[in-house]
Formats: sequence, C-alpha cells, structure tokens
Amino acid sequence: MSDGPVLAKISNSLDNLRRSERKVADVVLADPHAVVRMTLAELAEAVGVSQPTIVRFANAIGCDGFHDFRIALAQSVALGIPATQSVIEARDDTATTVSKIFDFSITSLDHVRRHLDLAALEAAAQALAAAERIVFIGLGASGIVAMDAEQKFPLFGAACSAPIDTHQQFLAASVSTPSTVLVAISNTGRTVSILDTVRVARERGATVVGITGGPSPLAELSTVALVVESLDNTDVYTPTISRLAQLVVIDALATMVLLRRGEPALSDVRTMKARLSQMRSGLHHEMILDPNRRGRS
Amino acid sequence: MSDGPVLAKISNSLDNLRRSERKVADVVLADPHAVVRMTLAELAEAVGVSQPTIVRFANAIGCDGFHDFRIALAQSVALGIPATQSVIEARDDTATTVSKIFDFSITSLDHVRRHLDLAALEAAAQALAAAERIVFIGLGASGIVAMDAEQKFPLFGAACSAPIDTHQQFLAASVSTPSTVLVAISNTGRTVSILDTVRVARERGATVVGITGGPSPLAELSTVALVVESLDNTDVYTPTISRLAQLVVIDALATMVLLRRGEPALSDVRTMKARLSQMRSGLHHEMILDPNRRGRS
DNA sequence: CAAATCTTGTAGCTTTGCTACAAGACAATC
DNA sequence: GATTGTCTTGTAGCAAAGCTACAAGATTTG
Repeated sequence: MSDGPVLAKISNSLDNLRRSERKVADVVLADPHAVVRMTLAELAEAVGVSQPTIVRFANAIGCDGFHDFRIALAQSVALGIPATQSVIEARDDTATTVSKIFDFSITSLDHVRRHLDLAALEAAAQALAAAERIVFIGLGASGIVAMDAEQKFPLFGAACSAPIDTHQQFLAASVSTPSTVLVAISNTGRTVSILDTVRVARERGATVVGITGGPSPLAELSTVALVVESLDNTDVYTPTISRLAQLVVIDALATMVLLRRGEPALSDVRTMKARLSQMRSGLHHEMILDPNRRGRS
Repeated sequence: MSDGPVLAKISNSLDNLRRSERKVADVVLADPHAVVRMTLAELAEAVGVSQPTIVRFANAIGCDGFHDFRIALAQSVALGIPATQSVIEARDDTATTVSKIFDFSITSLDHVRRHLDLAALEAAAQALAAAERIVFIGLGASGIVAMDAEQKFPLFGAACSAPIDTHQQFLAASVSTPSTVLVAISNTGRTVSILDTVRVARERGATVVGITGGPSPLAELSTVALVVESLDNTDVYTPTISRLAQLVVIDALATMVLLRRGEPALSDVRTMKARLSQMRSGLHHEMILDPNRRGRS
C-alpha cells in the first residue's frame, strides 16, 4: 500500500537497509525501467541474492510485498526519474538530456499535485471569483507566470493586469481596493519589492493570494497562501521547473473560477474560443495583424 | 510488452472487443485506479465474468497477459487520465477539477516526450549554439513562451530578444542576418503575421526554428520544424496545455545548447545561478529594486 | 573467545495467473 | 424454422510466481 514516488523512498531509507537489501536498492536505482519488467526470481538472480531478500527489501521501503513494489515502481518510472534522483551530465546524449528534462518537469508537476492544499486553493478561487479587479505580479520567471495568468482574464471575468516592473506593481497595489485581488507570485517568497507591494495592497484592504515555493514571508503576508512546492535542484543544467507548476496552479484557479461563475460566463467563453479558432484560421486577418494585442489589461 | 497510454488503447479498440470483454473495458475505464490494485480473480468478480475473459481482454488491447496489463495500467494512472479521455464537468468538486487539470498537463507532456523528433531538436540546438542573435516570436499563449525563452539568454550565450507585437517582430526579422536564428512559436502554425515575419527572416538568410503543434505552413517555412504535438481538447474548461510542452521543449533546447558550449559558458552560468540566489536572499536589495529588469533583450 | 543477535538463504506452501477444452450462444443458410 | 458452422464464454486443471517458516551462517558485543 505505498503511494508516491518509490524511488525517493528507496534512496531515503538507503541507510536503514541491510547489506544485501542495499544491493537490491542499487540495482533498482541503476535501471528502474528494466526492473519493472522483471519477476521476483529474475530480480533475485540479477542482484545475486535470494528471493526472500527481495521481498524483505520491498517491505523495508514501505511496500506491501513484491507485487505492490512492482506496481509502485512502474508508476514511478512512468512519471520519470525526478531531478532529485538524477542530474544532467555533460556526456549525456540528446535522447537522455531531453528525457531527463521532461522527467524533471513531469515529476515536479506530480509532486505539486500531491502536495497542494485544496482548501487554500478553494479559498483563492472564492476570492478571485468575487474580485472586481485582479492584479498579478511577479519578477523573472514568476513574471512570465503573471503575464500568462493575465491572459486568462476571460475566465476570471474581471479586469486583469500584470504590471511588468516593480514600480508599476507598487502603483497598482497603491490604488487597490477591498474588491481587488492581488496575486503575488514568487518562488522564494522573499523578494523584497514583492513583499513591499503586498503590504501596501493589504493596507488598502485588498485580498492577497500568495503563490510561493514554501513557508516564507510572502506566505505569512498573504490572505491566502498557496504553497507550490517544487522539487528544486540547484544543478547548473536544471531549468527553472517551478514556473511550470505555478502555471498549472493558475490554470486550476482560472478553471475553478469559471466553474463558479456558471452559465452566462460559460457561453461567453465558449463563443470566445470559437472566435479565436476562426481568427487563427485566417478568417479575420485584420485582428491578427492588429498590433499590441498582448500585454494589456 | 505494451508501451504508452493503455487507457487510450482500450477506448480505441473498444469496437473490436467481444461483449463480455467490453464489460471489462467499461469497468476499467470507470475506475482505473481501483483496478490497478485488483488481482485477476478480483477483477473477474467485479466485472462479473470469468478469469480467462480478463486475460483475453488484456491480450486484445495489446498487452502480454494480465501482469503486463496491470503494470501498463499502473503507469497510465500514474500520469493521470488524459484530456482525451475525460472532461471537466460543472459538477466536479475542487479535488476532481484540480486533479483533472494536473492530469491533462502531465499526460500532455508525456505525449510530447514520446513524439518528439530528436533529430530536429538536435538540428535546432546546433543552429542556436552557432547563432549570434536569437529572436523569439509568438502571439497570445505562444508569446508568453517566447518571453520565457528570452529569459534563458545566459544559457544560449547569444543576444536574445522577444519582440512583443507583430510590428516589432517584423522589424526584428527585417534586420536579421545569416547568423540570426528566429524561433517562431505558433501552435496552429497558421498565424498570418508570424508566417510573414518568418518569410522575411528567411529571405535575409536567417535560420528559422518553427515550434508548432503539427504539420502546418509554419513547419513548411521553417529551416528546422519542431512539432510539439499536444493532446488538444476543445472543451470549454480545458486550459491551453500546448504552452507547457512548448516551454519544456525550449528548456531542453537551452540545456542542449549550454551542454554544447562547454566549460567556459558553464562556469558563467554557475556563478550566475549563485549570484541570483544571493540576490533573492536580499543581499543585494538594490538589484531587486531596480525596475525594468525584465523584458529586455 | 563465546554468546547473542542479526542477517541471509533453503525448502515448502499458497495463491495467482495461464491454457486446453468443452459447452453454450449467435448467425447464416437452406 | 431447423440445422450447421462459427464465434464467444466459462470450467477445470496446471505451471509458476510470490510468500513464510525455519535454519544456517555472519556479525557484533561482552
């Protein structure tokens, strides 16, 4: 009855294992994909230990027998090997590199999916659905997320903006009202200017939804704190995977808000989607050619 | 010996199944998560058919026996139920909605991972590594991706820009040279202004890397066409999942380029990462407070 | 150095999944 | 409408996979 990333569990409990069980762990970690297709006897053979040792190993890492272990392992490798388990190396070929990058992204999303606070998400959606104005702020990679969120204004059904620089962000917060929701995105949750902006918004009575990577000043200051815990790896090659999870969380929020808003809003979005696909097919060139369509509130 | 999404295979071959096998399919599709934890006898019991029928069902959908089926199913549900298999409904509660959105995102990434043309990716990385200037263009959701890509200029090691509107994009293409790489992002691959811009760039001798969702005019016009096939679902609630895969593909490209550039570039990025985390911890407030840090070339 | 404990393997048993075969259902043909 | 042939489904038995009790060996500790 184990749930979640087995590979992580294995390397975590590596010290609590007996010597021959450790040999099993090594083989499993070395090539999990191969082990999935093995039978108990085959794995015992491959490792060079007896069958009961394999069973004991499975129990040791929290699985309910070999069967359960195999399924848990299969699920783990389906997602990929997380960034915490492997690193991108200079000698990796293209296939390996690409595979690892996708693995990192997918496992990161999976991790967030499992650790998301639904109640907080619900509260955030509630606030956003009631908002008259929504301001998204972030810097760097999180700034991109803010801009992406702003593009979803048809779903939110409120005036959305995503001011680019810290001054504009501060100004937007300064003119906020109790019907404003400020969505502050910062993976560290410690960026000074973001915190300043959040404080001003709260003084003005605005609701602040903080999206951050863990316990942090931003989480403290927020009305609703959404912790989007990403499996960060400080490796040189590892790209910023936190932003992906942030994007998906915003997707979820937008969808939840739309669901709450109900039918009239729904048909609006429906027609919007239809129009958009028309436009894309080139039936309304003038719209496509209209400059400055993006980045506005 | 089955690989890939089993759930898709089941619903695909739904017509080729015998009546009682279909009953099995229905039960599996109704609650795949539960079926994963079932034994052959239990599933037979739950469906109301005999055990051999289950085995025949497994074979019919391309699995090598019940064992193989169970593992394949476990992998499928680990990723989640793809958007092509389920839709978000108004009566879904928060947990279900969030779960579905994450499922859609993860399965989409998985799909792209399996269908990516590595040779094309390699060619694109080659071109980018040799580039003196890189211009990323896109509109709407793809515009966000372009901006995200631009932020990775330290990895690319070239002057990067991501002009926002169609005029600026056209201008950038107009002054491109043979040492310029234009990365054009468009899911449909049919956006007129993007195509115009790409044509100009190619006339100027620039290399064009086209990132698109399938065969399209953009793919035709590009020097290197990267097809990032996303599992599209035209449902009202379904968010734009294509952009996630595009982001990850750019991550992969950036990493590949960095790998190619080798050691001097590497240590640069290393120190950059270190400085950035210093800055985030507030050791260099003046940098954080410096406005207009983002969106520049 | 000896005793206790912990670790690992052997042997046997239970359960699980697979296969050959037969009975029944359905369809087509006369 | 009966009959024959094919296709579908279940029964029974078998092979193998995984689990457990126990004993032998290794390791540590007094």
